[in-house]
Amino acid sequence: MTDRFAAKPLVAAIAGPTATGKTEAAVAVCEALGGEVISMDSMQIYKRLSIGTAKPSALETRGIPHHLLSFVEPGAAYSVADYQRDATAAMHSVLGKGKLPVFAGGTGLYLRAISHPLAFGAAGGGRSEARERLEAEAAMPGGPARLMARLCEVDPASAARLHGNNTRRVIRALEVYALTGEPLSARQTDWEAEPEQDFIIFALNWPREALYQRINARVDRMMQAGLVEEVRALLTEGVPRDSQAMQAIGYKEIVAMLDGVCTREDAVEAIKRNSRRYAKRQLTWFRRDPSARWVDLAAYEDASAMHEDLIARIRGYAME
RNA sequence: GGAUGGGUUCCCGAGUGGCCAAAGGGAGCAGACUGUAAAUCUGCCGUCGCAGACUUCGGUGGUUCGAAUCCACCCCCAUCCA
Repeated sequence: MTDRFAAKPLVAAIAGPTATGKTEAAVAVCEALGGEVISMDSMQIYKRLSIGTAKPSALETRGIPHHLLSFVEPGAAYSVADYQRDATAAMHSVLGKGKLPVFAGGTGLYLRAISHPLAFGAAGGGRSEARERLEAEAAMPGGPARLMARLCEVDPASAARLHGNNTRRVIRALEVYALTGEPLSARQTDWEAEPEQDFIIFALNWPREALYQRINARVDRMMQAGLVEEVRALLTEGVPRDSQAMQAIGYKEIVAMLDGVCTREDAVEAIKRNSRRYAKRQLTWFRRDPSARWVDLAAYEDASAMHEDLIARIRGYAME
């Protein structure tokens, strides 16, 4: 029994790479412990992006309330800071009902934004005029190098951390400076901040080969379920090709196919490959979090055995 | 049986006497990540390693100071002729 935790409300998070079974596990945990799911997924936030994002269906949610799913228009922008605000509100609402918030999803930065209270400053998200200007500049020959040179003067700390080729980040750093008159690095000091809740974080994982097989199989299922039609409908309703939602894996590749840039077969292969790479990046992200409790799914008889174990571990943790 | 074009590192594919462990791409592995994060970016990628060394380019033998690259024979593949 530690006093340090006694005063803090318990919050669970089920993370891990794509296609591991997080959604199912979260529902099972909620059913057993009286919880509600808060999605931690940067693409399931969008309305009408269902098949390609593997958004849980009404059947799969089994009556458990799910927050932060399908509430943003596909053409709209959404940022980590938005997520932090919305997720924090959802978490407090669930806690207010005396229930257990169960975060579920694979977006590492989103988890970080709530499990460590990153303080996003006043430099607004979305498209600023400053950003437009910087992007135009980056598109010119030698532009990226010039932007980097300017960042060196204005914010040497950020310049040192950023690779010159990572133009998007260089632009963001310059944008923050332009908007606030303060270097981005000055506010990036809260990476290790302590949350007001007590988080128990699980990272689900399969052996690499099994993971890749699951990913490949899931992509095939998405195609059968009508992913192409879903994407076509989004384009028809006027969702811009360069919107955030259309950058999602499974969408950008189908758009290319519909534009005649590649064949259907090529598109499917690209979706599988990009999903595999994405899963690797997710693994890298969660490996860096020392508080993550890894769950090797190959070690269990079946999914429900794993669910029982998660439930038991959360119960045990709450008892400490 | 004859003619021609080919067999290159996990895959595709460049290379045609030294600057080649061998372009480029793919796949894979590892990492970064603070308001686009399913995004963006970086490194590795024959073996051992610090330098450097060692083994590779269908097989065997040759020419040469030196060959993946030239010659001979053999094996396999593709297309065409019979």
